Amino acid sequence: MKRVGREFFIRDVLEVAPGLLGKYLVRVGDDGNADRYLITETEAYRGEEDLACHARKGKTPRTKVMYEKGGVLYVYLVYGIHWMLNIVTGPEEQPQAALIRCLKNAEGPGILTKMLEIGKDFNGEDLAVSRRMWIENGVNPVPYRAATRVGIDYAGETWKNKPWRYIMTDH
DNA sequence: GTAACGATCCTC
DNA sequence: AGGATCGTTACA
Repeated sequence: MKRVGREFFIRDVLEVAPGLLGKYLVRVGDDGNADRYLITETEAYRGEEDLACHARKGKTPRTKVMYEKGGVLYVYLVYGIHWMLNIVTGPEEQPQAALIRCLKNAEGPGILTKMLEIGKDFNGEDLAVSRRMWIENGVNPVPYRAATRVGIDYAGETWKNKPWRYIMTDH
């Protein structure tokens, strides 16, 4: 029951994304109750050179939060319907983020943000200091397998085949 | 100004 | 297998 601090998120996304597995995402609702959810699946998006990453076209009003220091949330809308929850990683000016794809008892990245009532207003939220959301240590390290990322066919052979999707194997 | 495009999910 | 649905981006 201890909040994960800044130093955890400042590292490379390829260490942070798998490192999030087995940790807990804590959400404090408007009623003050804290709910804890086990993180079971993540994906890594790494820098402007990664053609699957939103920052591939440089800094824009939408992606500028990815350039902040690790620990900040990047929340955006896909397909005009679903909000995606990402945690920015790495040092400042290095656009990386870990997508939270699945929590235990949730069924997908769009569903979990609806369940946790996460929307645009969480964009830019800092997990190192926020009072309504943070990460807590759980059972680490945890067994997992790597797979290719989802929904990024446009990224080209090199990048769409990267095994940057991390899935907990025993839950 | 206008048009095209999704890091998804649900219903045929 | 395909449609929903709208903010962001690119281009004129």
